[in-house]
Amino acid sequence: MAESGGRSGDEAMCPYRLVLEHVTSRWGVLVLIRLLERPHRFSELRRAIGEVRQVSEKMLTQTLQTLERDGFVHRDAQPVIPPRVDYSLTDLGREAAEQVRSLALWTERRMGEVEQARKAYDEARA
Amino acid sequence: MAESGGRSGDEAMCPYRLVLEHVTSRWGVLVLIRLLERPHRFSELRRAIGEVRQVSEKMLTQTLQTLERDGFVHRDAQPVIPPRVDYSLTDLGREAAEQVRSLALWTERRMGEVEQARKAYDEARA
DNA sequence: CTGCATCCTCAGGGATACTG
DNA sequence: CAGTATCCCTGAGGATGCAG
Repeated sequence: MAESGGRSGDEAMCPYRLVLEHVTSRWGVLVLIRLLERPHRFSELRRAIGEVRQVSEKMLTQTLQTLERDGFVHRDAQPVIPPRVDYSLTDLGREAAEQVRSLALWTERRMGEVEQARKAYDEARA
Repeated sequence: MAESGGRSGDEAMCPYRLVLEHVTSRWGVLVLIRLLERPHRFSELRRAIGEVRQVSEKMLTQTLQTLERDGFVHRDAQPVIPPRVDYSLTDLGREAAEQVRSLALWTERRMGEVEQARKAYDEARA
């Protein structure tokens, strides 16, 4: 969201818009798409996302917590040493993730048209 | 997008993710949904969005410019005084907007489950 | 390994004033 | 009315260090 998982300054708007911002946030999108594929451990998820765009440990934690709190992500912490935590999608999360992924795929498919539009736009002012 | 229409610091990632962030950005979402309904003039759009969450003139301009450059929004500036500018969706923009709206509506429908999940989450640590 | 806490930077974005 | 230009501040988010 304009924000990722932050919970600040969120009081002055309709509640569902907040959830939407969590889901469509920079890191939220990537997390949901990755988890749609299969469950991931924390650092596994971090590496997987890193292929696209590096995410800090802090932001990943924050994003996962927000998505967990909203009921999209299930967190399974095993009490072993060293710690092992697996993240997966809930049914609700899967529904959200599928829509997000479909939007992402659509965008990818349409990149040609977007780049063409940009070229036209940029040339029209030179 | 964590960002709205800004074009800064955008170089270090795959291009389609940028477009996705434009579309799912705080103001991008609201603009697209409003324009899906019908074309709007600038300040008309600003008022319409203001019902949900106040947007500054600057951010609305920036968002519209980004969406226009990406080929989602069509800008029709009439050379009259006082100026009159109408914004509408292109075919590409309509496709994007429909997906965004459907995600927004889904979120709205699921708010009950989200709030329930939050309650459970919050209670589990008190 | 998985987190939480702290500090710090920088850019997203609001407020204001000015132009055509 | 529809922008453009400036200034300024908050907070998203990275870096680092520590704990379980």
